Amino acid sequence: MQENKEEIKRKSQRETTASPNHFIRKLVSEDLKKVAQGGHLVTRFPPEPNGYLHIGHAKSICLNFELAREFEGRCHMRFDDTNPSSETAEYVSSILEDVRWLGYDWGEHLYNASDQFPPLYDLAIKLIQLELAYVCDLSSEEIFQKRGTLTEPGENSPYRDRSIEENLTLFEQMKAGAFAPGKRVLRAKIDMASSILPMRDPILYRIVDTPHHRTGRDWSIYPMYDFAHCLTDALEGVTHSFCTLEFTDHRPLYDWLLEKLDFHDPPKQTEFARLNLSHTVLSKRILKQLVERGHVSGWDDPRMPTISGLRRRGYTPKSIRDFCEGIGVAKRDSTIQMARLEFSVREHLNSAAPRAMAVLNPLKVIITNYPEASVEKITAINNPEDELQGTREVPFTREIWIEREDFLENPPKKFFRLAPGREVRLRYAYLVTCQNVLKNADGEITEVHCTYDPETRGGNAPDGRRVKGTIHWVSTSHAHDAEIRLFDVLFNVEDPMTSDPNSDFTAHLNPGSVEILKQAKLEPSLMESEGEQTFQFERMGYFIKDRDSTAERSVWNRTVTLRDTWAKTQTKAGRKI
RNA sequence: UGGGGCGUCGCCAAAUGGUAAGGCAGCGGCCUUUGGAGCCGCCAUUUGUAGGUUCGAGUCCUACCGCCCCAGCCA
Repeated sequence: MQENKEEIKRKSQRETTASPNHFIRKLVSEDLKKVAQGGHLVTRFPPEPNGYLHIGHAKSICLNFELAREFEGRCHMRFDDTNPSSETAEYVSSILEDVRWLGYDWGEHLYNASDQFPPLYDLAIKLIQLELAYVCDLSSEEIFQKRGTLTEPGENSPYRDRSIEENLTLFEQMKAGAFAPGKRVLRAKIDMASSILPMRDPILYRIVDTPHHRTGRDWSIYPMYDFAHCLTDALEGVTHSFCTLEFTDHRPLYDWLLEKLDFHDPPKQTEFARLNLSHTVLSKRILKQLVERGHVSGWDDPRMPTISGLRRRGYTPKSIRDFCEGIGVAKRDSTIQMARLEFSVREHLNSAAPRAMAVLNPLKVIITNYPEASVEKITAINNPEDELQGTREVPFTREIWIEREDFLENPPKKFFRLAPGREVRLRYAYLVTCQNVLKNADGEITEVHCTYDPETRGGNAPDGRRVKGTIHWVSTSHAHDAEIRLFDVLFNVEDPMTSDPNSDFTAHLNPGSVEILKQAKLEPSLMESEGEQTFQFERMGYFIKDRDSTAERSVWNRTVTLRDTWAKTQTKAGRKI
């Protein structure tokens, strides 16, 4: 009974931590209360299809979809595809796949800003008729010059007071493709002296002659973000429009357009701080450069902070969702440490990942008193954290591979793995004692000879003697060769973009971000692995089979290491084994 | 030096004006057939600074300091 209470207390505490009542959740909750009846929440995730999604987008995806689920509303998936010159159908499909993989379903609510081009055009005409928009013939340089500066007001365009009729005709001609790109734009007539730059007669439509991935050549004019975003939000019936801090200055324009175009119950924009992660970069532009310049193998390189990269790395959707929920939502600029992301994936994988034994850097061990032809089936637990995952049989023989770092001829204090004369436990199998070491001409250890205690099958000594060290192993005659890729941070500084303003960010690229081991030995059960299953290789970390695997040879990516207090101790002692 | 946003522990992040939650990291210890996991304990006399109001201030007022964003026909 007492135990139960404590357990309940612990659980509720955990839940409280996992669901912080951040300011957006509170705001939604309050807003929904205000609307007398039927107040419901409609959010949206509105990416531009001009790159792959990264962990920063995941924060927004989780925010919008989780809030919708929590308040029994809905979340729209919408492509902000108003700029055909940088958008492609390939990006569209990668984005849909990533959002789906993260575990979210937009149901029927898949939209495109481009679907709204006709009504958007009509709304622009309405604005012209309201004398709140005009066609401007100034060149982009002239517009720039007349915009003023941060401290000085701008000046009115000489085309600002054209008649409604002239504006209508010109705008129609723009749409008809009568002018070259850059020749004319449609502008809102607001205030060239506004201290809010986006309010200085912002451009609403521009001429673009690149074909659009969805509408082809149907249009020669395209709406700008500021015009399209608020209106598509309103047209879709979105109630809450969450975006990052840099759009704060655009909110007056967002509200202005909605008000002038007479939308009732307009959507409300609220800004929150975007995610920054240490030791990497979360900018589509920079990520694209890493891909194009060949610093990584692609958008889904396991070192990339992209959703597809994390997926290939072995991260689970749940671990990413938990991460996003756990870091909170606020307005202050912040950078989450990579260790926090790693914590999330370890936490999930610890309970979910099946265990297996794999030797990354093999060293041969011969158990001299073990019968040569014998093959024993050793029972191993698949996941000590989850009984339901059951057990499996692992073949044990006279010759096995152990981890090279698990044997030391001259062990330091507190090293309780194998060493001359020392006894260790072979995980789930037997206690063995090192009797002898063989070396090659260079003095490298090539073979370790041990004897085993036949009375210790399973790993326990009948006489009750205690053995501190347990190491993992793989039978040499049953082992499968594999290539293993170990990853480290892509950049060796916390913030690659500002650590050294004088150098290119590529100067901070970590030359050791990937290490390839080609001699790894895997226990046979791993060969049956199919699909995206991340395993824990006991004592070594979490690993997932990469798509580069072939029928003959598998390739595995290390997702993350296990917490390693021994390594930490060694580092502190300034020693390396 | 125009406007906007923001300053609470190394990193995140809570706190109707009522006496600074929690997580990550770190550090000690227990336990352990993964040096994993788990468990226990420690880790902000103080909220950018300086004043003020108040019985009482992270919360209110004033001034100052610092960081971020805005001058794309990008989003």
